Amino acid sequence: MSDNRKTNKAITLKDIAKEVGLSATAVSKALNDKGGISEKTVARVKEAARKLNYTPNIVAKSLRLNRTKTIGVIVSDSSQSFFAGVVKAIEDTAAAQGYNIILCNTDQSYEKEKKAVHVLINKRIDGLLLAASMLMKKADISFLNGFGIPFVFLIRRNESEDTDFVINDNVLGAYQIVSYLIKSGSRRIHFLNLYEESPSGKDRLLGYQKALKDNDIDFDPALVRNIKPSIEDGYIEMRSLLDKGQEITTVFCGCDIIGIGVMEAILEKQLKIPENVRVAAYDDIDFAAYLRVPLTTVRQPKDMIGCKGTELLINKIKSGNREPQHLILKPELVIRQST
Amino acid sequence: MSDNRKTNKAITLKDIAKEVGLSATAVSKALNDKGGISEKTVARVKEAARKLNYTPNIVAKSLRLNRTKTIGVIVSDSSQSFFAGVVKAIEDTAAAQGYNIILCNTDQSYEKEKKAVHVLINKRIDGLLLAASMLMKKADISFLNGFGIPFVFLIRRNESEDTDFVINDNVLGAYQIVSYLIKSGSRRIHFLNLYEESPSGKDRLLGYQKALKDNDIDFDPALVRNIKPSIEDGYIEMRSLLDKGQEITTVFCGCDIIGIGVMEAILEKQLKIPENVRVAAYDDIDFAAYLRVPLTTVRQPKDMIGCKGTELLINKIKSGNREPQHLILKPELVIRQST
DNA sequence: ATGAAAGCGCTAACAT
DNA sequence: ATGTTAGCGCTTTCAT
Repeated sequence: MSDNRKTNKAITLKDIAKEVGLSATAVSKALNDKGGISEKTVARVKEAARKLNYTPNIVAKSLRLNRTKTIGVIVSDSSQSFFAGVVKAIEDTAAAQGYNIILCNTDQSYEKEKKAVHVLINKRIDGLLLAASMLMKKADISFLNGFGIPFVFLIRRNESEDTDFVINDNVLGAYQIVSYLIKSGSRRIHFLNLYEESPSGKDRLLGYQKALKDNDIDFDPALVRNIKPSIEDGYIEMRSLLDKGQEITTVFCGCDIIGIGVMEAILEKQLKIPENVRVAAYDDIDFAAYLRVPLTTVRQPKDMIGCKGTELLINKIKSGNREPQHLILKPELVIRQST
Repeated sequence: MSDNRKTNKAITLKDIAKEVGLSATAVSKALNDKGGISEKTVARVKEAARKLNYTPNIVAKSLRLNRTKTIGVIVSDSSQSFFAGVVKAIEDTAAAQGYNIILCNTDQSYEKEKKAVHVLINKRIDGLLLAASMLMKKADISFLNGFGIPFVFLIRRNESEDTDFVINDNVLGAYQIVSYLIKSGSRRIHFLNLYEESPSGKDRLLGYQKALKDNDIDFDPALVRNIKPSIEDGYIEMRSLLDKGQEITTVFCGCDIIGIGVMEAILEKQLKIPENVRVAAYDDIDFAAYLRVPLTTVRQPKDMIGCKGTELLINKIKSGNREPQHLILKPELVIRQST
């Protein structure tokens, strides 16, 4: 074992150069197949590198080349089933192209998200993926543009049209599931939507309204509520609706998580799903099929969102192309027992 | 807007130095509060940095200081509910201490995991967290030790005692839940355990056996199966057991995911849980309370595992201390309707 | 085909 | 209190 191994100091180009009696430059060229080095020498160099257990210092390389082969991923909460799936798809796609990801959680905090952007910029990421970002206003886009690296929004589209994003077609998804509910007998459909500012929520409302209209049902704003996407808020809202003694036959939830809370509240009242109340939702999280009552929902293609978003970003990194692109993926209606 | 902004070239210490008429060294000292610079100058420098929108180049800093403030996180599948929770806790804890995480998935592939280690080492991570790693043999530990950075195993303990790990007490957890099952009336308890090589599975088997023994029940190896931790494998195994017409009254599953498949198989046969078959499991994933039948299980403190593991690692990074530490956290029995 | 020199941006050691 | 020099490990130019 060489001295370097013993002292745990990493092997450098210089060490290899000394070993084979060449310059560091030549070794670099040989190792990276840059040409201008005889085949025999290249072989010798590579053999020496292997023998010495050389690990290139990517930090030095990054400094020199001004790129890190690292992309930043900002997400509100990577532990949530849906986001976790998107992140996995991102990591898989990035790894396949030789990129690593630095993951940052924001817990839905605008301030935390801006701080995360700064940290990632300081680490000189080559590009940035923002999943369900809070940076949605024009000023936020300027903020992001100021750093001169490409960025792509995922899941949640942005106000300004001149940014890249990959989302599912929320209007279509809501339209599909509400149309299905109507065709299968529901006419009075409560809608526990995402909170009001959510672009996805807005789009889902459009789809809901369009489906009503196409079926000659008047839109009743009293049936729509905006709540936070949590089990607890779904539960509380549904309980309060039931306690009011209103006639409730069908509930469309802004997301599966809300749907879980809604179902809990319904079952707690000894009501049956779907016999007394039909429940539908949005997202198709991993466990949707194994819940108290298997949940009818709209599947967002989370793998596709992560994969396509990453490919789009890496493309922009490599090409320098700044033309904004919008990918709007098709959702899929998944009918299960809750309706 | 300065030329630098226009051309999108990042501001450097030199730029600030020029702006305030000092050397780059002085600026560095001022910005990092290293002392030896007058208060007035420090203020001037910081003001200039703010004005120029300076973002320190962490890559250069890393190269110079030989540390990246980045830790590598290797996990088999970050999209799985349980791991996603651990990763979230890791990220939170790391961020609070000024560290970022690079996340790598291995999909349970030994080769992929080794490759991930190499990639992370090349990126000069300061330390490594391995969740449910496949690198468990002595040779694997030598491999990891060869890189000279601290590493901590999470969830799954390692064969060699001279490595750091943070796990839950699998013997105790299994003992608790099996004891509970016995005390509440079960005597013949099927055990669909994790696959045979799993150290966690081995420990859970020990706990299972100890509980039987303490209650004067003979251990029957025929009741134990080792299967893969997937919904499908749980379903298939349970169906095959039921099809054999054996008398099955209680099933303890190696993890909640298996439990989901098991419950599906039982319900499909028109059997009732827990009236006909009682089902218990291990992990307490996020949705355990909202499954077809709310699941009795053992809660692994996933937040604690992520948090404590990260703290331990960062401690070792900072202190250089190489004494191996073992954290064995207490699990918690969670009784729900499935038993 | 190979090497010397320069420099990416930063900071530590050593002047002054 | 501030500046000069050197160097982290790498690659790119420009020589030879």
